[in-house]
Amino acid sequence: MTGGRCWLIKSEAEVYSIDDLARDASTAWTGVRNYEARNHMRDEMSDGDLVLYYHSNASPPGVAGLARVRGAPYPDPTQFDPSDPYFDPRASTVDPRWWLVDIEFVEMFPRLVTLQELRAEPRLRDMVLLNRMRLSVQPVTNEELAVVKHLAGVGA
DNA sequence: GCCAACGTTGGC
DNA sequence: GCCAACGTTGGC
Repeated sequence: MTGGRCWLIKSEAEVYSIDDLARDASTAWTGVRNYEARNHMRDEMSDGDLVLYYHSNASPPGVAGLARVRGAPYPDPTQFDPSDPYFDPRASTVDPRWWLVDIEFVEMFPRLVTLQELRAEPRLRDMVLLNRMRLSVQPVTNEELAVVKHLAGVGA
């Protein structure tokens, strides 16, 4: 059975798109350096939680498909690697600062659900995506997930 | 490429 | 602990 909560994660399509995730089957969601996003991953995500996969900085931006949290949160290894762009000298293995989860590919939507469509849908008016900028890991309600899937033409 | 929004840093 | 400067996100 799947976990209880739903999420949305943003990825720049040119950096790591849902096609990349489909190819890799799953990936460690490294490089998140925002405390609120980290807290969601570290404290609230559970194995099996469904995740909307959003392409930011794309033309047009929108939700491209569905993914899933796999396993439990663990420290982001890139924070400990001095040669990595996400290296954080303030972090230590005994006191990790940044946490992540593994994200597993579920499905590509038959069509992109654009930001414009999301904005136009009254049932999505409270979606975090539409009310908060710059949060790359954010909660989504079960109803919002269902509405987005419906817009994508995916059966519930 | 522009630039508004806004999270983070660091001086005080 | 305030807040100005700075850097980044992300739509357009």
